[in-house]
Amino acid sequence: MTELAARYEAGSIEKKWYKIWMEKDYFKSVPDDREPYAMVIPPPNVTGVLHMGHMLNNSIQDILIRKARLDGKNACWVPGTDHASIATEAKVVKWLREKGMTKGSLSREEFMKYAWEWTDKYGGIILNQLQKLGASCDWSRTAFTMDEVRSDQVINAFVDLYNRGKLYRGLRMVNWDSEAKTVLSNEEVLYSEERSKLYYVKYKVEDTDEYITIATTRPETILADTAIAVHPGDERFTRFKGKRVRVPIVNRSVPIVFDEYVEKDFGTGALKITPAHDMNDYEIGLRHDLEVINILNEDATINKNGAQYVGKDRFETRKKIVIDLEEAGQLEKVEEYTNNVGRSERTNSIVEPRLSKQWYVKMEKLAGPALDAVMEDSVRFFPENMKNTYRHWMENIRDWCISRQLWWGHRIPAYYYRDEVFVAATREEALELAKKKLDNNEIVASDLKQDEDVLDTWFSSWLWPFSVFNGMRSSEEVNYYYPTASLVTGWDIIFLWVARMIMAGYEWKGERPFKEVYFTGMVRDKQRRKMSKSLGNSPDALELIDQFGADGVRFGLLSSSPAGGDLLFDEKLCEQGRNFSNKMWNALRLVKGWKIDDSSVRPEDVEMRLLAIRWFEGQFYELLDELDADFRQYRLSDIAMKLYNFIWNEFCSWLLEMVKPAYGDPIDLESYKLINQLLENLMIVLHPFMPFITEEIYQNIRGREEDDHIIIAKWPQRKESDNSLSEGFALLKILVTSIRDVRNKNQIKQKELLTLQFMKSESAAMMVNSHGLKNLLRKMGYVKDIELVSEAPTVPHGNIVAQTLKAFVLLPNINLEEEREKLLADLEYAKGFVKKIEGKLKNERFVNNAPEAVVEKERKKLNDGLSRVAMLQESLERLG
RNA sequence: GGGCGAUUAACUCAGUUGGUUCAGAGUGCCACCCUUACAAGGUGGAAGUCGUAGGUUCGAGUCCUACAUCGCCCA
Repeated sequence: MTELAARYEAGSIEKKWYKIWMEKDYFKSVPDDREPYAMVIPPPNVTGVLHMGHMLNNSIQDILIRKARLDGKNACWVPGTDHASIATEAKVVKWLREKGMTKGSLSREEFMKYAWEWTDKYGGIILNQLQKLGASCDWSRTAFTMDEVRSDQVINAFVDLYNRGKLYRGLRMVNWDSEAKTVLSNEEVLYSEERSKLYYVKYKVEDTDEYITIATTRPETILADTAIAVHPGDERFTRFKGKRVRVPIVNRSVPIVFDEYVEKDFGTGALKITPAHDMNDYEIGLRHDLEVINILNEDATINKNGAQYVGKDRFETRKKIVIDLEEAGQLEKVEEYTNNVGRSERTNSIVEPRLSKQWYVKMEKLAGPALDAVMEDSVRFFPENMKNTYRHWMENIRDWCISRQLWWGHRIPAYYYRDEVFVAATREEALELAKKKLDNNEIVASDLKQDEDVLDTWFSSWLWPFSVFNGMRSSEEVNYYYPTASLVTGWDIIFLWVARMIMAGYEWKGERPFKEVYFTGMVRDKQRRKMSKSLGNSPDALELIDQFGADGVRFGLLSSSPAGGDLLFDEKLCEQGRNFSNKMWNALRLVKGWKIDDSSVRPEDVEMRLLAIRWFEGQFYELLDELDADFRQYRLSDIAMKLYNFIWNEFCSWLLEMVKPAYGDPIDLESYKLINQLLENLMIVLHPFMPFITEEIYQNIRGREEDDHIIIAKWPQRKESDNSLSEGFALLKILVTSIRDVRNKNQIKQKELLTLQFMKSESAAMMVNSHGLKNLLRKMGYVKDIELVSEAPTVPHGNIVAQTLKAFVLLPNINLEEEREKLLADLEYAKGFVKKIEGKLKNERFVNNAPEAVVEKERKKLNDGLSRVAMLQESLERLG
């Protein structure tokens, strides 16, 4: 027995192998003449720490890249992080505050210095954590969206788009975070039901004694009203056509407009219109050519247009204005109301619609080829139904607002000189453009004012599949690695990221960025809640790895994570993975413990072993075929479970038990070698899922050359195999299980030797004539004699009906009740089966229309079923 | 309001081209067992009217329609 611990200890072994793999540069990829398999990591936020979602996502990527490596491809997985403008800036601001500084007290340059300091110090923790998970990224390629190479390409992309007329600056209603003082994308606004109040306010109709009452949840915006709108078909208001009303408080005269948008049944049927502070009102304003009055500053205090409320906060103003309206007698009533309020994902402050000049990407032209690519499967989606979602979004695409009012990020390369804008990678180039355009050589660099805003972080990540290869500037690597093979990401960023990468791919490379996209589900807790920091329902990723090993966690995550389907995480899954490791470890211990000695083994044992091994090989090759198909379809959890079952049941419980020599006895060399080879192959196919333990076992199976590691082994190839054995072994397994059941039911020890009798039949002959099968049955069933008989025994016995084989297990005594129950249950099942098939065969249309092969099969099934019924009945009758 | 998806064992999910003893797996549960690789284990077992109602078909868990319930995305 070699010195192997009885329990598998993941921790130290995982550390050991990761270090060796790194030292050997196995993760590193350089272009060569092999087929490339490239993958780019969905860059986690530089502020990120490893959570369950990352673990799932990156385990999957690691599986794919390790499989590609085993397939002999040039596997290249590029890691990196993105700079996450808003999130990082928020962290930096907080950090500065702890140091007693405010963003406002710093210049932009000073702030950026601190931001980089923060990033260098705290950023990128997550990449180290990924190593613990076993991620086999080419770390020498680690990229950051704000490093020099990437930044250069981002700026280039902006300039390029501008020059091609695909960028514009537009006045748009945007989601404004008044705390972070930045624009938010729709995706960064979280909506939820909140309790608020609905205020009914009376507007006096000019030249009449009448009032029109409107309902609003935001009375402070009355200051910015420039119209009242009603539905054109609403008879209550037709008499006001052409009239104007007076806005309360500010006493402004504004028109009454008629617009289909107004819902007659909502509130009072009349709507106040505030184009500067509401998305829909803005649209109505455009249609009716209304004045736009903005009353808010960047920080959501009231600006100079806000009469006596100037300088006050928006919510303070709301309170004050309600009092003032009441005093003026213009507040009719106040109702409790629940509405959908949008808050900033980052600051939680209520999002303010705000008119602002922003940079936009014109999306319509970009979307065309990107939509086609997915619809025609140039870029294949897994699961396929994501295509529908994608199409829906692409067909209704809106222009992309890419400016953000932040400092941390790529500063927009647009330079202003009076009313003109010049877009160029550098100030100097912009200056040249300005001089030329304005025909004025007097302009100097400092006359140009660079745009204060930075670009949306996604504007860097959409270039990722080629920017990591410096693909916009150089073609050397991109020609080899691009398009990448697969992309693994969550479906929640299909629009934010995936769609845009496809667009960028066609825009700049004229080619898809990846061939296949695998969308993972979300990791949720057992109550189906999304795992999140705020809920505190997410286990600590690193602690899990400590507890169950990275292999165990990876297996746990993968074993129950169908494509696109959510994963309901349960620690039990990881425990199962850990136990699986231990099981394999002990299989290794068993095999390693065998002594080899060809001189003292019995030939019939060798024959028996070789037969079992031949059978197992056949099963293994069939498994390989299934795995191939599953990999092509990204059915990774199926693969994980198939390997689990195959190794645990077929290999450990059946094969090893079949070939295992008696305690202290040696094994023959040939069987030993073949079994080791099988174990080795099993480790190779499992390696992508559980990289560490498979390497450890691989190394322990036999001595290895210096550079022989499983990570770079060859995926096993299918060979010719003997399928004729599967029938006999299937029957063997049923017989063994049935014998064990008979023992269980009659309290007979598993190892007490019994006599088995077969009623003469074809299948009985098959079992008995093969020495190998017969000996295996003896060994596995602890059977001393196997006899062929033509009549049931008269001594106590248990009845077995296996397929069409009838057998008797001779017993010292028998529990007749149990026996009868079991036979009755079996009989009932068999009868039901027969009835169903008889029904089919009696149906002439079936017999006439179904393919002959199908009918033939049914006939065979019927015959088998009938003989089973007969055998069971006979046994029952004998019981009396 | 528009769209997508789901409903199979106590739980979580497979079920690929409609046809094999097809009704499966894992977990959990029950019984027995510290048997010489493994109690992080072994052996055996019980457990489902495939959401409901129709339809197509020789044949439906699988295809179609409607309904119910739930979930998600977009507006």
